[in-house]
Amino acid sequence: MSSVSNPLQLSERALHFLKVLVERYISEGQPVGSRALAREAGLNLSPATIRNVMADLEELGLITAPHTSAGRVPTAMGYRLFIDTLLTVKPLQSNVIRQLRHDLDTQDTPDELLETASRLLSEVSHMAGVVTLPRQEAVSFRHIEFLPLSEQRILVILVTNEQEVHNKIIHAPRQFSNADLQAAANFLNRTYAGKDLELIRTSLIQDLAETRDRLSQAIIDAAAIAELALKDRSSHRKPFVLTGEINLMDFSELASMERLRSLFEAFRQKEDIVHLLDRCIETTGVRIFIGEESGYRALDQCSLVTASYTVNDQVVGVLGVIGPTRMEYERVIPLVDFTAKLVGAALNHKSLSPS
Amino acid sequence: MSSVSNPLQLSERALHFLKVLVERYISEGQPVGSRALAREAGLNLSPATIRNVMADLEELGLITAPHTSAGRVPTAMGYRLFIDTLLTVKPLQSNVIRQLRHDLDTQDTPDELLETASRLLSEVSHMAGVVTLPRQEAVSFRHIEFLPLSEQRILVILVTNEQEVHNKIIHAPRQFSNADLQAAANFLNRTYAGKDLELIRTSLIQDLAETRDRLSQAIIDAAAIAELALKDRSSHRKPFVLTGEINLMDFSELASMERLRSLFEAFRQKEDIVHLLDRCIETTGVRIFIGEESGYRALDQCSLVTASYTVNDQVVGVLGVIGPTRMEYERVIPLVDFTAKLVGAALNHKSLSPS
DNA sequence: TTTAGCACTCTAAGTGGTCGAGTGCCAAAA
DNA sequence: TTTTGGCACTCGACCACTTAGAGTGCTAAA
Repeated sequence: MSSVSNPLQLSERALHFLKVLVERYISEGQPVGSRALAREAGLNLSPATIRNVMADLEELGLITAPHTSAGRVPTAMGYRLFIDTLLTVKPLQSNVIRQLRHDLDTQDTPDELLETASRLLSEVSHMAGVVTLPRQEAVSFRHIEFLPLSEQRILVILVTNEQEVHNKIIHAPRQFSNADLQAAANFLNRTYAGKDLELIRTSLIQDLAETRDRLSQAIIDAAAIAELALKDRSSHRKPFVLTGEINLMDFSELASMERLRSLFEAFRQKEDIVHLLDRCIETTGVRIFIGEESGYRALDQCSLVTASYTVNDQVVGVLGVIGPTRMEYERVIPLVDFTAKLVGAALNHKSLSPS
Repeated sequence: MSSVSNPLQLSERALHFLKVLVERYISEGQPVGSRALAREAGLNLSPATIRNVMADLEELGLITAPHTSAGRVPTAMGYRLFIDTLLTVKPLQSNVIRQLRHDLDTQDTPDELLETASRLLSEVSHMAGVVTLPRQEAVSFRHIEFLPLSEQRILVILVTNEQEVHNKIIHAPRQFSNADLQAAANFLNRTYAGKDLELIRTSLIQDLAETRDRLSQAIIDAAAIAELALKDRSSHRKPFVLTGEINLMDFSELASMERLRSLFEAFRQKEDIVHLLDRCIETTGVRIFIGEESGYRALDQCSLVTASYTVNDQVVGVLGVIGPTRMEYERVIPLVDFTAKLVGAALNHKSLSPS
């Protein structure tokens, strides 16, 4: 994928140094100099030798020096190579595993589950956790209810996928009586229970067009109202759950107000984040955007570690952690990976034994 | 209320200086020195004279000097006196009035209304807007619906106050058939429509206790389920809507990470903010907490300007603006005041003509 | 290929000096 | 009695300068 991820041009030794340098930088947060690296790297080499190697690494764009006489810092490319080929992940601590299992297994509704997942991601990582709500191509109709409000306004309560409740207010073209509405709801509930919502919409339109005069007024009414009720659902749907943004204020690399402001602004607008998360949904497994790789200015100094989660082996959503580029990938990656598996499992469990 | 709000010990002139000083400090953000004040104050007095007066004001704790040779800055007490007795409010700009009117009049549901109000407050003030949801002693029952989920879990959909939809999942003590649930819902809807929710609860319990054996099984079931469904509502209710927190990052007086962190943490925890807002609900009209007056550390450098809003002349909620102590009170106060009136009117409108 | 040495660069931190804004106080003026 | 001018003083902001230390690249020798 990335152009340097094949280590052909680099000696084993150079890669080893890169690995040690990145690890050291991640843990200390200070540019790493040749002396420190010589000490750390184990091999008995003098700083001078290290300097030569570091010059090579710099030439390839894997590391960079903030200024002439500071040590080196990994670039996004450096992190990329590190993550793709050098990283040794650390297994999750057993108490973390236990907490994740426990907290994710005791949630009643999918919404609560995802909320909890986000919270856990941010608490364990001390960064920000993000979870997209599962997208669902097929939304099944379960139940509908119409309650008249003032004049021609009608409160619609729609239950989909067994247990998801949506409600909205529609403006009907004419006044309907209580009985009309009741009849319409009954008709819809009887006729369409369990069917796919999109199918219902299209067949409603069709039925209405084709057989208008052969149908009873009640059914025509039902169809008309339902059409209004079912159109542009989900436009109000929260696109993702984000938790622990405040944790990001603790990282010195994000400590400038300007930077932080634009980051939080991006969180609020949601749009860019959604786009980014959408790009992850195609990938199975863990996917990472490092710094500028995301393409969004606000995330320049941030990395995003995501994993998609599945229901019935179908990818339906993405979750992950947002933090500074300098994060402990070796801990965050397994955390995100494992959480995604648990969330998938929990959702599966619910959708497989609904009755 | 505050111990110095009677200006007895202070000459007219000293008060005038205080006023000019506060105004100047609010607009410039810099400590105000004697020369600047002499120029600004109109009266033809030399800086030396001003210095004497300022020394008095400082002695009373109304202003303070950040360091030996800076100008003076108002203290919380100084702001208090300024606001209570010296402030000349500026009327809202007509385009702002128009925008508030328009945006608040075109909201369908109370939730949207309050969301919009919060957004408007923050946008107009360039600070943070906050709105508490209306508390309602009397919640009227409108409609209930039970949908069976897996095993003994039941999805309850409850409509109150004409159009507010709540849903939750309850765990029933035993399995109920679809017909059981339908019957229970029908019974409740028929019997209790329009009644007060708390009354329903108590009468349910009573009925159940007193006349258990004379009632049909269906009704007992209905009561049992309803009891589960109605208990601890509102525990999940969002306590307030907060918008535009990010605006607060632009103020230099809040620019330290530590400060900002604790402020945002308070916003997230909500608890302290709720307490503070609760204290405002008793007051009719505008109420202001300046800096440390709130008693919460996180709000030390902040002021909160609130007004309660009413439905049927009953105070039901509070809204306001949170910003740095150094804010343009003369603009914020009328903004908050007017918004509260509009929100009250809009809610009134809805609750008076619901049918 | 590795290393020691060296000249060089850059930052961080500290020093000292100047400037300007502002103060408090006092004695003279009003 | 109030107001004012004058004066010595304080403090922060700014600038120039220095120093110490870390780290570099390059070269020549091992």
